[in-house]
Amino acid sequence: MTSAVQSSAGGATSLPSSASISDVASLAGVSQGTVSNVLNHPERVTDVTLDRVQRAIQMLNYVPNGPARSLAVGRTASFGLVLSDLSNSLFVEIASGAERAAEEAGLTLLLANSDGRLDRENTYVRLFAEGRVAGVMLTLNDESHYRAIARRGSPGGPLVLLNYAADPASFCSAHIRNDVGGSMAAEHLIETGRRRLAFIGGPSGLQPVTERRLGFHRALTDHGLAPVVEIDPVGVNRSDGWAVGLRLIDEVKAGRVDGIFAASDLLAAGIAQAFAANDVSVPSSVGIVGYDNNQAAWDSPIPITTIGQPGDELGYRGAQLLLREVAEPHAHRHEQIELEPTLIVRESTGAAGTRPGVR
Amino acid sequence: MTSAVQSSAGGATSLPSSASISDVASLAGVSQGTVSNVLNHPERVTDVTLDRVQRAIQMLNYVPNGPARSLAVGRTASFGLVLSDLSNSLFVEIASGAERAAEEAGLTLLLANSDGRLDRENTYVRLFAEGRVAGVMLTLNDESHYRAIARRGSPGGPLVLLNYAADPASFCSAHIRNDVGGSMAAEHLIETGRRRLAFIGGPSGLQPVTERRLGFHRALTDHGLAPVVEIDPVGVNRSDGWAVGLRLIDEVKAGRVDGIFAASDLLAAGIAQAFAANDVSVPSSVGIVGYDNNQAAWDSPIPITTIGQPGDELGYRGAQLLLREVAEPHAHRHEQIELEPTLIVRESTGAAGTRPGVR
DNA sequence: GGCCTCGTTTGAAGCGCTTCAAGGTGATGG
DNA sequence: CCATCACCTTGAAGCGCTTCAAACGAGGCC
Repeated sequence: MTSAVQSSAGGATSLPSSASISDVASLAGVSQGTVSNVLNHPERVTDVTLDRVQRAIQMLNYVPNGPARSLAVGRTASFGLVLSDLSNSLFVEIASGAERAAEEAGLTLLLANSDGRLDRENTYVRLFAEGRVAGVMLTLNDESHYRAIARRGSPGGPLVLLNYAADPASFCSAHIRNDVGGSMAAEHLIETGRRRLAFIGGPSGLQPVTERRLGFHRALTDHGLAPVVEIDPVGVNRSDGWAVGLRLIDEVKAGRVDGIFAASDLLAAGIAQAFAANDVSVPSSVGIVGYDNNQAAWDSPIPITTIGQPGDELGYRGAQLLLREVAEPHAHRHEQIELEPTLIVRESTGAAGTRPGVR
Repeated sequence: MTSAVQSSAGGATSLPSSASISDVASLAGVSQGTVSNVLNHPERVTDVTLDRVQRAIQMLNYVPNGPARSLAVGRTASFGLVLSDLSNSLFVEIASGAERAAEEAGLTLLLANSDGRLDRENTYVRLFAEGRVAGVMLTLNDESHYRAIARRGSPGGPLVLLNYAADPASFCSAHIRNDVGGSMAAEHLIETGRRRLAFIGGPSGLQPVTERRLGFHRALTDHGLAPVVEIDPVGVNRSDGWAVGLRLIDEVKAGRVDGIFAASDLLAAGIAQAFAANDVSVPSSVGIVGYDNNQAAWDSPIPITTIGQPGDELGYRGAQLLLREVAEPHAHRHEQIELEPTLIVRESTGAAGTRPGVR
């Protein structure tokens, strides 16, 4: 926790750095327009001029003034992505997919973290819009936030909503069908012989959880079943799962519950851990399915069967949507892309041993 | 994988959105200057004028043009942070710490992901610089990249290096003492009775790993010991760990190795998993210490003792460094902040059972 | 040798905003 | 009743860049 202090003199430090294009121009003995051409249309310029100008640029450590350029041009070559939760790997995957799309299109991607807070979602969407980025993508999972955003409308440039099924009258959006994931989980538990199933959800208002529950119910109904237990913990983290697990021990031991679908892997991992600590054996007495294909599901003492979400593809397709809307701003028809999740079977529902290094 | 398509007409969609401050001014029947005052110095404006202007702003869905503003003002109210690896929780923590500092200072934080690639580090540092952000922070862990950046020097505004001990002649930087972490690991293994210790590193060129090795060696030397085995896997992931674990099984069974320090938690978790699958008992036959306090260490079947890094604080202090340099651009003396890691004892070295929900 | 053409360079306009000196207005005090 | 003052508002300059019509030169051709 100490700090060493030293002088800054002499290093490769920032020069005055206030050089403008006209400084470069006069140093190189050409006009501003020519310097601009060197920067943006080098093919229009003689080799010797090019050389002279570039030397001047070096000499002055000239950094073009982006705002001035954007002002003159009227747009920028980047777009923004506002993420709800950087600690959730789904969003990181979304970012990486979006980044791939951006790179392919020759754009750069600016990220911001809203931490799921509406005020910050607004701040950053607005900040990006004011920065005149080509467009903005926003991940969303709360219905009330959606309503707030929808009421406000699009902030200048195009806005694409990710991870939320938005009304195509208002926005392009891309999301992963959570109801399908829910019914996948149910079908899998039923297929592996379970009949007395529990649903562990989360705080209300989270669209994804609502949809997962819906799909789960639907699948059960199709089989003439109904959930035996439903619990909505206050959070969707490991400790919430641990608490839920403790509550379920008796039910499982008494044979009243033999399958559990938890709406997040952390939840599922917590439940599994509570069971392990209390002599409830997984998967023989009870099967567990999580959601998200987080590392947590993988790393759990008993690797947990889970529903994987194609986050990377979500980001990629979402970015494409945005790019298309940017390209054809007029007469654009908003689209709603739906992606499907995948069932990933592991030991918590009775799969043969899985091994690390294989995903 | 279907897409529903609908019209965009009628929703709360983007209006022409090309309204400028003068449109607002003429609609409200005031001058541009007044509109600008409404935006930036509302206290200078009569309530009735304020109201009239705000109404006009609403009506036109006016979004101030950021580039124009930055151009006029000469700076922006945000700064940039280029992260090497969004999937590593350390960097996410750094981001959140930096964000806290930004919020306190009334600035916004723009993120970008370099993915550890030098070209992207350069692209984004330059992009931020051109955007005339107040300053840029860059996480770095490769010496050759540092050399490239140092050669180029600072790109206009201040540049602070994170997670790398930079020469204070050139840059401010903040990092966490990896050598201290390495010796902590060694000391802990020795304290818990181990003497035949192995070091598992990683690809060369990674400054953090180099330093961890250094500290580890130093501590051993202090105790008159030397590492029994040193392995440098090609990567630092779980599968690399699994492979290393397999290689070590015989050594451990033969009693030639009784303590392992792995330079990453993923590595350690892989090793532990390989041991578990092959009847090598942890911690009784061998103790394992990881690094990073990742979720992986926590979630491992046998929770792994690890070295925690104060990533949040690193981001926070780094941002403060940057803010200070922004405030006093002249006669600024670069600082190098050093933070210390923490030993977190878990079962892999013999701690009593730990429980989820408690971190 | 004069004229036309083509490729290069110039110079000024203008992007949308902030700022600030100068102008207006109403209230206050003598 | 007029001078003074405080407070609002105006209008124009200027931030650094791109763009584009116009100027310029250097060949090439008749």
